[in-house]
Amino acid sequence: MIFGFDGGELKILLIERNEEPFKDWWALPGNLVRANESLDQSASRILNELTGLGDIYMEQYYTFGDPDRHPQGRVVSIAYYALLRLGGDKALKPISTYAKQAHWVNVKDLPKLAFDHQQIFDKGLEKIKRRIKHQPIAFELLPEKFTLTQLQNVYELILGKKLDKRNFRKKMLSFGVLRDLDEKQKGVSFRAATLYRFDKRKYAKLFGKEISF
Amino acid sequence: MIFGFDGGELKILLIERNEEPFKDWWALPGNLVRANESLDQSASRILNELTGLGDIYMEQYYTFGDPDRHPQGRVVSIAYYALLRLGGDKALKPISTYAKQAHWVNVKDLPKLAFDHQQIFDKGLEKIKRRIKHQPIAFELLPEKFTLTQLQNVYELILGKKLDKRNFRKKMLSFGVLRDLDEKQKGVSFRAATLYRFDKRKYAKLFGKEISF
DNA sequence: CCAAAAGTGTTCCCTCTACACCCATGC
DNA sequence: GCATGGGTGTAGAGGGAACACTTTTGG
Repeated sequence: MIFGFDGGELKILLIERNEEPFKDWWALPGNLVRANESLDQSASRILNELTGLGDIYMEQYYTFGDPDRHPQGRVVSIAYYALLRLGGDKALKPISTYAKQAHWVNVKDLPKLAFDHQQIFDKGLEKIKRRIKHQPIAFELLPEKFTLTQLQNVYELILGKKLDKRNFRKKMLSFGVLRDLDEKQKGVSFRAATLYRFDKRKYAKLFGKEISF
Repeated sequence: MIFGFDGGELKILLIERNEEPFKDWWALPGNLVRANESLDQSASRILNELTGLGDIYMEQYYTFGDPDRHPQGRVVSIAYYALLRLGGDKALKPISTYAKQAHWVNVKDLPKLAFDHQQIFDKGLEKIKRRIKHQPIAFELLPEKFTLTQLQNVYELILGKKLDKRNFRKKMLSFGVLRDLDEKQKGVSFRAATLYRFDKRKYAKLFGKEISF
């Protein structure tokens, strides 16, 4: 389950199936594990094949294996989610034989999904919601330099609710993991916002303590 | 990974292997998924075969599948944890051919474990720690009627730290999910404690809200 | 009467929440 | 000059943490 954020909307990568069962349906991308790779490696490889990207934040979140989830017999799916920034227009190649095309779809406009993929999506989103409160995964969705409003936007989209601007800023800055870049946004037709960068060093020190973003 | 609480110590069920590889080593119990059962069903069945018990709280927590975790080729293990109360002396039958015997072992005295089972244990315990703070899983380890001290004990053993008695009681009672049974502990050589029961109805109402035990 | 655990309140501090207005910029 | 989002402070309430003594019971 691959999430992308383009600065405005939260999207997920879906493929259109080219094979029975569920031919022409939309589905979450996935593939088989190869003989000599770990599960994490496999997930990274599959992501790379789809997007061309490497070094992306991923996390295994649940394994689905009901005997009747695939009409042709048991398929065990080990689900991962990945978070990445959509820089402008990443071309997505429709790869493998079983997919016609791949598309970024707004998570608010999900079509009907093949198999039990709706359930897999729901469970993943729930896990991400939980995690974003305690770990700095939001930064994985943002470019290196970002504004506080963009950061808040990510939180609001994932949590599915509005947050108070002043409280959000106060809290975020209080963790001391954001570095003010003394630099402003450009090309906007209103007051330019300050750009920040996530400081991994400082976060590492903080780590271990339970924090609540 | 099967946790049991006997009123005093937190224990885990280990088997002594009777087969290579890792013959005579201790290991977490496990078995193969059958053709027509779901993963959850499979976990329940395996638990039942080991302990004779049914209707036990279980939860899938992670899937391990490194190609070299088993010397004879890739084995994918879908790990679950189970929580149950040890009533006195449940006889544990050494079952299946690959185990000589099964024993309840204090989690503080874990022996060296076969394969990557130490890692599987660590990850599971970590998940339980996280979960016990937000969901009432501690009750699964206790008998129906229990004292607040016993409940606190479970929390302390799982979290691995001492808690303040007054604060703990205040908080627990404030959730309103414990019913005072107007009944006292018996057979103790000191002041008898009040017995409580977990009230699932009230918990169900509370559910959905994030709570922090 | 001694040992062992049960039971009980208050204070302080910190964090969360709610809330509204002026500022800078581009067009 | 207007529209758009950027940026800022404070007061009140609630929750978490620290802390010690009296009570009950069995032996």
